[in-house]
Amino acid sequence: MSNANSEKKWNQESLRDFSRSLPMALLRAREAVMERFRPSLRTHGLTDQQWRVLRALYDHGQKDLGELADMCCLLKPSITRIIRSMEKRAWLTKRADAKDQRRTIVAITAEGREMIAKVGPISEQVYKDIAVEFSTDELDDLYQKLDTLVKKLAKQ
Amino acid sequence: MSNANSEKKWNQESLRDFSRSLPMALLRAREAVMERFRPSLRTHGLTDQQWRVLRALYDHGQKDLGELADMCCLLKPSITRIIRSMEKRAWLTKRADAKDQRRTIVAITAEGREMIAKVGPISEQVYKDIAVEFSTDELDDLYQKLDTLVKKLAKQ
DNA sequence: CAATTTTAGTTAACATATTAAACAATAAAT
DNA sequence: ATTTATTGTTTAATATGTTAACTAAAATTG
Repeated sequence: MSNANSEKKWNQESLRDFSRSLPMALLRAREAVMERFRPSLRTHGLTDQQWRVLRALYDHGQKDLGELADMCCLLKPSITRIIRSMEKRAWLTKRADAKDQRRTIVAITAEGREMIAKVGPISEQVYKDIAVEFSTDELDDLYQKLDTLVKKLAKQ
Repeated sequence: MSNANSEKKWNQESLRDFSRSLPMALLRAREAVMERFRPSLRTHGLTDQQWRVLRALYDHGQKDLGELADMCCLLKPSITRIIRSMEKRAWLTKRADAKDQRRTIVAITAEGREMIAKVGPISEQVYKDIAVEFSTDELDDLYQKLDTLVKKLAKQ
């Protein structure tokens, strides 16, 4: 029984059960997944966000801050601070774009790639563990549905 | 063309493309969805987290802090502050559990229910908008898959 | 070409996330 | 019954999330 509230109103225009909240369902799923990945990140001194930035740069080599923020689901003020701390640890370098002085271009370093080389294999092992219970096919199907949702929401 | 990095290593134990990261796919989807819900929350002076707490209490009437934190995917230190700020705004009340003095029990107030009454219908309209592009059936299927994922990950 | 608008990034201020440590109340163990 | 361990919550410190205001460079406009 998800209704211990005697004054709850059930008129049609009210509100669905919290358990049927789409943002909540996505958050719960993400937290359940991240629970598997976080230990190795923390062991290596990485926050979730730093790992996202490192991976995006690993795939793309270099990017400007705006694109990087979009790819990593980070806001500009956040990425400013994150990049600053990652530069201090020599995982990446910063420079102004020669063609557009407003832009800051960030590139991964050898040290940054070393972190990927250390954590990446552990991360892939976690995917293998997950695939024991939740098959690769089911996973692919989930990716596809999430992707469709994002595309349809972005349209309007 | 997701590899502009000439030094990227492609050995099997390395790392999948960032675009195939499950945490990232879930985060992107959540952000795309929240983009639709946030405007009305902000208009009413609510943060995402405060809205989660309010909805959980609306469904369950009252809960102790620990359960509430679990239900809302919030950590204890976060919920401590969130509850404090929400109590100041009279959306809920706090009291010690008579049977176990360690526990804090939180209950929604009439003012809290008023917020639900104001924002709830807007929120339901957003679901209707989403259902135009992403059908209710597709949504149900997604809920089911996310639920299965969480259950299977929680098992071990 | 000068004034205006737009864009990319930063800073500031406050809210939340995260980890570790402290604290108090309860339960469990001699 | 006192000690010990456990549990629920809070505090502290640092990182990130969020909004608004600000700076500088680029694009636009008249």
